[in-house]
Amino acid sequence: MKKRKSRVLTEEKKEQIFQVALKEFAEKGYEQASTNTICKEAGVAKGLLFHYYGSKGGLYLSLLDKGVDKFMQIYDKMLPQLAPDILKRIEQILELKIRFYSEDSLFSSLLVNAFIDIPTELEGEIRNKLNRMYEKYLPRLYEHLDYEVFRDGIDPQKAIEFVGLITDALSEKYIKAYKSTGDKKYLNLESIKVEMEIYLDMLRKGIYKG
Amino acid sequence: MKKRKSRVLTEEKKEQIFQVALKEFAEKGYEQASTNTICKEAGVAKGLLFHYYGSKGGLYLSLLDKGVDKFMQIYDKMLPQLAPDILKRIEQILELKIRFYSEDSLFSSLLVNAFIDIPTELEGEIRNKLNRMYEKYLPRLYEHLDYEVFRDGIDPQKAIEFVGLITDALSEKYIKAYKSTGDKKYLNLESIKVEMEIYLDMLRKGIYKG
Amino acid sequence: MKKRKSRVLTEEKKEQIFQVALKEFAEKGYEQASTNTICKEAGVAKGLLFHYYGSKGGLYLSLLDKGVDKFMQIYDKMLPQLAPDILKRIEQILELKIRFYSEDSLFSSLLVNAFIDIPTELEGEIRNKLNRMYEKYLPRLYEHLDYEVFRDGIDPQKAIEFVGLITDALSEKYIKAYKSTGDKKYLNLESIKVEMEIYLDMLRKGIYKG
Amino acid sequence: MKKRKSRVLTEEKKEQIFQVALKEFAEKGYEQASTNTICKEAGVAKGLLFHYYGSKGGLYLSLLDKGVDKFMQIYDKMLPQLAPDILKRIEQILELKIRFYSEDSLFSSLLVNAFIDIPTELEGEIRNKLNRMYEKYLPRLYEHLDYEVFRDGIDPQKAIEFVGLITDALSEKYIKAYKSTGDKKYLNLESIKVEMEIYLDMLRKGIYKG
DNA sequence: GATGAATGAGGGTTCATTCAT
DNA sequence: AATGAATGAACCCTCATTCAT
Repeated sequence: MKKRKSRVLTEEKKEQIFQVALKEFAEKGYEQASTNTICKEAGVAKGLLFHYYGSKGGLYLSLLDKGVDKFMQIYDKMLPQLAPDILKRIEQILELKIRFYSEDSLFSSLLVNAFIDIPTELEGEIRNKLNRMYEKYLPRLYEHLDYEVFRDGIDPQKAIEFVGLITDALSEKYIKAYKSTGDKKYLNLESIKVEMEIYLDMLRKGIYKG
Repeated sequence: MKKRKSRVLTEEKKEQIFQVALKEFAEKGYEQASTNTICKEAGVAKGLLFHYYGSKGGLYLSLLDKGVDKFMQIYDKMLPQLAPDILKRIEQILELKIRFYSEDSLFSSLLVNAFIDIPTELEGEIRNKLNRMYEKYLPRLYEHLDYEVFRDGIDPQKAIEFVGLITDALSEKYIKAYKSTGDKKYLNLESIKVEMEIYLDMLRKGIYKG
Repeated sequence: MKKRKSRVLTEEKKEQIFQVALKEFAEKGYEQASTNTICKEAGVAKGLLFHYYGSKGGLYLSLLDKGVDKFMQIYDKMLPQLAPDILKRIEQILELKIRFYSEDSLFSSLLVNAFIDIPTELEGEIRNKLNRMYEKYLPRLYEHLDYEVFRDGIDPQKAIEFVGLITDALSEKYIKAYKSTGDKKYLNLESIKVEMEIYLDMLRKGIYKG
Repeated sequence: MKKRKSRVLTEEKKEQIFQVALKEFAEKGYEQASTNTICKEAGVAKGLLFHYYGSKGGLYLSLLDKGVDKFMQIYDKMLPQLAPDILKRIEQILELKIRFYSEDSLFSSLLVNAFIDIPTELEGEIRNKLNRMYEKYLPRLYEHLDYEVFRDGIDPQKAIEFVGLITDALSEKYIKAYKSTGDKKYLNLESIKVEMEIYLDMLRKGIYKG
């Protein structure tokens, strides 16, 4: 009886640390985040964090794992719905990224930061984790496409890389705009898609005369 | 004679701090950089850094100023040569960015990081500096373009934004690739331009049939 | 048993910091006191002071609180014994001040200095603390006085202010004399009261009836 | 010609340091004052301060000397006008102190602080200086008094000490009030004298004949 | 499992002073 | 006379981590 109740409380505390840490790391980045602050805000003793997660780095990696899982879940759900048309699909992928950010902005920030501002001591492990994710994720995003639609002289592989590049750029543009202004309108899927549609239209038909 | 020599030594120390700091800030970012380390590596007493630059932030802003200058120099040299053709011009801009990075990678990193990882305390001043630069730089990069070339139904403004987006994305892609592998081939202008040419060609004519 | 012993040791360290800090602040004043010195003399790591008291200011305020308490205790003990005669009472108040200084000279110095040399950053909080003390303390020191004794034409309120002024001056005079010579004879209550008696006698004939 | 001009400039710079230092020391006290700040505000190189005054302490002692002189001047002017009546004279002395403070508030603050917050390293020299001043100043303030006015049973010496004490207390009270509120009304001689007159009236009937 | 006391290196910054010029 | 470069100790404070309980 006692044990059961204690277990639950125990799990709660671990989870509490986890949630607070997620916020802290996502907002401040790895180095700037403070285990001190995390413990204080989680209402938990300093020792407990290290008891559960071993070290600051361990805690960070745990968060990263969870973040990758979350992303994968969204991704897996979307995978079967992917359209064969490349330009249609690119919209879907953009939507995937924006949705991840708007639904789980903390985890999304965490993953983005993990790429940009890699803590030197954890560099190896982090790159490993993220690369494994991308190896699984990237190729499938661009498979089963309908190559028939491309004009003659277009290398489909290159075309795919190109649209991938554009998606990355656009999602990053909006996320940066949101981060630097704090204005949530930049996360509004509809307006983003409108802009994307304009761009894709140019790409579809070309921008030059004749 | 003696006086001259001493002056030189003096200037050397200030410059020494500057150079070491540039490396430190470019590699670690603002917060993670250590004035301690800088002084130690510059072979200089702790006080001297603050004698010259007032504070960590002051030193950082000095570096930023210099970086902006360097960028402007490259930019000013390229300005008169800009082609009226949008797609030609986009190549030139890409070249500008890559050249800046390969010639002055430390300053380039510094400027890029200054946007991404803005130290809260300096946010105002930094944004000011960089915005002033971009206000002067951005509009002129895209002026005097030949609008006649665009197909009917294409909004030239949007087209310009689009190619701007693509340039940013491509330059960032190569810089990231260089940073994470350390392989200088990613800074090779020719190979970059080859890829760019492929992309721009798709954009020029469109990727879809008829 | 072990647990008990450790707890005690723990409490001892906190108390040790407290005592050493009291001495340091009382002797040197807030700004001049050094947390470094305190830790060294208390035989304690630098971090521990901040673990317990948060900051130099926090430590100082803790000391102030304790000082106010100590003063209040002495004051509360004396309150019921206060004589209705104003000149008798003034002697008692003088005694109160001198006794506080001789029994707890460090705390007494601390409180006096807290008024004279207020550290700007803590000004608000300190004034608050001390004012709350004085609001409770001052009015009651001068209540329930026998106004019948005053001569015609004497404003009792002014008379009270006057004797208050004299008490302050006299207690300060002796404390200064002690501080600058280090001779404890200046804290001898009897000799102080003798001088006070002479002064009050002069005053008595001035403010009392016939 | 050149020499003359240079001399003047030279003296100007020394004086400039002096004036700025006076303000700095009077406002912040010895320890808290910064030679750095003084030089910066005086528009003078760091070396020059030390060239002229040897050390921070030397500069401080120079200021103190000048302050003592200033006080002496006021005092010497007033000396011949001192009234033989003790209570009349006490008003004059109070006026002396207040006038010094209102005319030369910086020097006045300097002298007051020099007593209260003596920098340990200079303790001996300062005490020496100030004591020499007081030895010359105090006895003459209370000489040639008319002892005939005192009631029988009043020790004139004690009476004089008493009124001296009261003067000190009252002037200190107003200066403190001014310092903590910044309200110049506390330096208004007339209102101070009004309060003093009330007090002295009480005292007069106590110590004077019939 | 959970606590929080304890550590000490390192953070950025200010300081009075010296000295070559 | 006048400069300001240069020093390095000291300042308050934060940090991730350990460990006895």
